[in-house]
Amino acid sequence: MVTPVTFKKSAEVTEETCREAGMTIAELLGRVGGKWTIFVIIMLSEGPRRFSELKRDIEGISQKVLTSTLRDLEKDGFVTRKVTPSIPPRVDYALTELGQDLRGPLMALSSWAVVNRNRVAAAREAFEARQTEEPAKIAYFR
Amino acid sequence: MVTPVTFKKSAEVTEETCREAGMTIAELLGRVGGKWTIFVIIMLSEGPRRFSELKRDIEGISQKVLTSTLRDLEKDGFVTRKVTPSIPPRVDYALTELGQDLRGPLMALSSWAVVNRNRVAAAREAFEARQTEEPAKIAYFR
DNA sequence: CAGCATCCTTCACGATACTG
DNA sequence: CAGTATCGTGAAGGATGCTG
Repeated sequence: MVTPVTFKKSAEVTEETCREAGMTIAELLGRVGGKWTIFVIIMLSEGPRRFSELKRDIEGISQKVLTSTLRDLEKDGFVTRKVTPSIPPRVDYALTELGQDLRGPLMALSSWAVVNRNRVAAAREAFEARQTEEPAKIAYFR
Repeated sequence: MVTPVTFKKSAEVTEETCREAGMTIAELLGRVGGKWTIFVIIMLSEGPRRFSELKRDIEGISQKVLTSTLRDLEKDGFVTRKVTPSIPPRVDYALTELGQDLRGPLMALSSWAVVNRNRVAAAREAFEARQTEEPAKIAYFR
């Protein structure tokens, strides 16, 4: 099974459109490139979650970072924050329509990472090997 | 015109596959999320470039950062580095096949950023507005 | 429970100077 | 030209303690 993802050619990214778009792309990558952002989005892709659920299921994240990550995503309109003023309080987070829309290209990139992990790993080993040997350099002048 | 991009469902990214993939996705986003990485990839998408060309055309980047960005991309196998030991020296950078492959999902995400920039901007303004007002809070208890 | 406040460490990025 | 070396800075992330 194949999930098709399309995007308009008119939105093609070149050196030209890059200047025109200003820092838009870098901004998005900066946001999405946060250490934990992608995991939060993946979690919320499966449905709304409470703060404590996210905290528990995303192993290793601190509550401070989770809070700021969610706040940033809220600012950009990717998630909603619904407070239920009970005791104890309850806060539910969910993806907005904008957040859902982002999933397509983001998951495409994630899938690429998973599918091509071996190629990257191989490239890293090859690079390491190149650095370790370094044979013909001094010998060249003898 | 529409450029279709497809990816296998088998590479779907869920909470499960996320653990299984370890930090792969976060690693890629970390690399690609570097402040200048995307611009370097976009430049090289149009063909091989010399170091000085990249330095000149990517406004604002320092040579130190450009060097390390290119070195990182080389380590992961996204670009090649070809040295011509002339005087003055000449170094050409180009995308590898792996780097070319990455362009698809990366440009899809970039296009999304360009197309949806207004929605994000609107969301930010709405968020700001929400913070500025903050009316029903004390009044609620009177 | 869901945070905010505070302090601390690390590191990406930047500016500058020097070199084969 | 294409780097390396060094120093400085701010922002991101993390640990801990306190609170409505």
